[in-house]
Amino acid sequence: MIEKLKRHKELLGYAAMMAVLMLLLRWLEFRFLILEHQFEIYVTIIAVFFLLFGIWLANKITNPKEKTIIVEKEVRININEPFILNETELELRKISKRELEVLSLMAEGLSNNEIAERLFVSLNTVKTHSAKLFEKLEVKRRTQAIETAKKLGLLAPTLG
Amino acid sequence: MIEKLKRHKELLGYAAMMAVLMLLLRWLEFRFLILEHQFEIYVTIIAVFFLLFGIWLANKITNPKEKTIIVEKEVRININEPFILNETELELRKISKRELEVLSLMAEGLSNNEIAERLFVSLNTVKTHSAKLFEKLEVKRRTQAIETAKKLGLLAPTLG
DNA sequence: AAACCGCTCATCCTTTTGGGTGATTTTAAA
DNA sequence: TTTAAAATCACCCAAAAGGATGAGCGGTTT
Repeated sequence: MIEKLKRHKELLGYAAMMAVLMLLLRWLEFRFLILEHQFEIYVTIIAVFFLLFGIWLANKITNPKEKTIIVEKEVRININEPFILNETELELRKISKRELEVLSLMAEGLSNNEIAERLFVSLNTVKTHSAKLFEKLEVKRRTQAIETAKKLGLLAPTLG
Repeated sequence: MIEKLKRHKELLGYAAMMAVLMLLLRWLEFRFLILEHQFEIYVTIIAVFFLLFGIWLANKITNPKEKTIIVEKEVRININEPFILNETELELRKISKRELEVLSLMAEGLSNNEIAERLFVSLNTVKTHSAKLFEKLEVKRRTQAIETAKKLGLLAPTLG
């Protein structure tokens, strides 16, 4: 709202400026046709005017750049409540279903080989998935991945 | 980097444009001094040029407008009773303090080497401890050890 | 003193895990 | 339809983890 008014104000300002300019030019044309530096002045005015107009136009056109600020909000949760998967975090880190599947089997303590057998894929595939997971979770080892994942709410906590 | 190149490209473009304009104007001045619409053309060219220049200038000058998006990130907090170590299980499995120490560092995702540094012992020592732990917990891998330990109440559960 | 235990460390060897890269295929979205 | 992302697999190499075994040291218990 205020933004719009400001822009309108600017616009009106420029319009008024233009009107004044026109009058000024007419006046120059008919009154002092043979003024010594008339041409230079005229050109300068035009230049300055369009320069300002260009600046204004650019400001109008430019799309504002977005900056995201993540604010952590504490939420108290009872242990006994069922685990709720944090899908926001999943999307944020672009973790696929398959990767999450591997992650969860990892957390159960399975080796890559066992995971491969469980999912009917090759060992190499499991490795690829785990490598991507480590990148996305910003960790170096599977144990860290499990820790981090639980903290982020991607895996259910292990309760005795 | 790409941004900078783009800007440079633009800059060079404008420079070239200006040079062409100068030549054009000279040409107009000396060759067709009495051309019918010379003045209007000249002014138009000046106007267009400064309009573009203004746009370019504005883009250069304007500090990027930041639009802040606040994303609330839920952080799970456990208000339940603090973790109670299951000492019975500890005694039953004859797990020593040192072993438990290693186990807990393991659960934090540390490598054997990092654990060794943390405890001021050699890598081999850590390996020995972990090997004994695996025996006592009846597991094969550290990930399983962590899982089992949490289930037995030897380690605090990881809560988001 | 002998036996035992926890802690320490070593060596040798194998398996597992992880990093990097590249390729193909399937699937989903624009 | 073109593009983009996911999922699949391979190969190579390096680092970490694990298994097996032996051994020394400082305590406590008997």
